[in-house]
Amino acid sequence: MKNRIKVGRAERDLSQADLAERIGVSRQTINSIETGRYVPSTILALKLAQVFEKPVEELFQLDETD
Amino acid sequence: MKNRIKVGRAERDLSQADLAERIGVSRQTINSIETGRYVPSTILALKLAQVFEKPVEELFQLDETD
DNA sequence: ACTATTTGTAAAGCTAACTTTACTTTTGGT
DNA sequence: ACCAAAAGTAAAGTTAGCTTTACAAATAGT
Repeated sequence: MKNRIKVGRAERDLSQADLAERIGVSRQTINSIETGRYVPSTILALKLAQVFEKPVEELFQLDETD
Repeated sequence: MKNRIKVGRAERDLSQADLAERIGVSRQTINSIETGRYVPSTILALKLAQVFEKPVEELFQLDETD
């Protein structure tokens, strides 16, 4: 799984902490997703898509390992 | 989280077992998602979206409890 | 009515998602 | 160089996703 959360965050000028607060998760959760330590739940993915006003498919992309 | 997997499956005339096999999960996983016992990972959501050729947002919708 | 397929569900077990706390490293501004 | 904010990371604990096995209930075809 690749993701473009860091980019989305940069576009909106949000810190990891800002974003975490907006969607109701811990900052480490955002960090861990960005750095690929784990894949979010669909609920989180949909919330991120809402914040960035982008489709989930644009934010998250499957790779060979998935 | 609401989802429209049962509908997508009906459109393509796939059994839960068929669908499960196509995306590489157990039949119970599909059943559990359909019956709302749990929410899939983003990886699974993207794969389901691929099979049904529909955006994730169309297949999965947040509700108040999320 | 009989049989086969599909669906629903449950229990036990494993792994991954997520939390909190806490510390280090990096980046940016002055 | 100094300080503050942001980002990275780690450990321990809890919960949720997913597996396998197994069985019961519902649906469909003949």
